[in-house]
Amino acid sequence: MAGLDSCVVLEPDAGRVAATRDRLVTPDEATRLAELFRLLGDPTRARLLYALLEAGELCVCDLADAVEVTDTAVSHALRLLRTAGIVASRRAGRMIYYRLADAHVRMLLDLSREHLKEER
Amino acid sequence: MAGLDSCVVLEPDAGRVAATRDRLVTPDEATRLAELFRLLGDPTRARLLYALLEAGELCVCDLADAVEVTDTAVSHALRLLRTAGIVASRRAGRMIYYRLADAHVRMLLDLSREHLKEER
DNA sequence: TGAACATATGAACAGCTCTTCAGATGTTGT
DNA sequence: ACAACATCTGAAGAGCTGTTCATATGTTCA
Repeated sequence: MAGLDSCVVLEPDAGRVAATRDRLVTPDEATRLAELFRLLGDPTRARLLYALLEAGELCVCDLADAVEVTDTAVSHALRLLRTAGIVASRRAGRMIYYRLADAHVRMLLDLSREHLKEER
Repeated sequence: MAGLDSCVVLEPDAGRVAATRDRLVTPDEATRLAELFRLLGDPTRARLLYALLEAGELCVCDLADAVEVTDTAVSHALRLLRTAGIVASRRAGRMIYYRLADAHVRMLLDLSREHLKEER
């Protein structure tokens, strides 16, 4: 597993350097990633997201029903997720419909389920 | 007793039922998934995990250096991650080497980086 | 065995987070 | 314009979390 350690004395190789820079996770990036995970790491928000993963699109009141918390709590939770670009919303009359923002979020939610299955 | 009402009229379709059960995320499962994400959702722990993703295997003191926190803080953080099955450890003399527990964790960390890149 | 080292553990405190409550904003139908 | 509805917002308190300090455990080498 010590793959990168071997390049010590060689002249610069643009391709390799770019690949390395691409692979390296800066402290700043890791912190932003933590922020992403932190938002998924709350039972209410996670249940909201998995409800959206299944249903595709739901309004606040349907989400509140599905997750069994108050409208207000759902609204607060969705604001955090929306601000972070994890969900997107669309107004239709007085309802506002929420959906997962992009394919990466869907993949993330799917993949993590796999992890849980393997663990047990 | 209201839970079974929907399967009253139709004959069972084993394939469809299995597929649906497989896709559905129970409240309990969502909560356990939240727990997983919560553990990734701390700057220190995230940086530890990405350090391990890059290096493969590191001892506590190297991790403390890499992430710039005290040995004690690292130890506390690693205990949480180890208990949750996110990292695994191996003793070698007085050092203890930590690594990511499985391929799913690695994929999860990789995939989330992709999400961050797209967002910007 | 004893000293030095690497890591683990427990208690405690500061800071953050989630929920709730009260009230505000925006929308529809009459 | 008004009432009913759906959602949002701000403030505040209870509870949780991460770090630190002090101490314990386990390992190596002399």
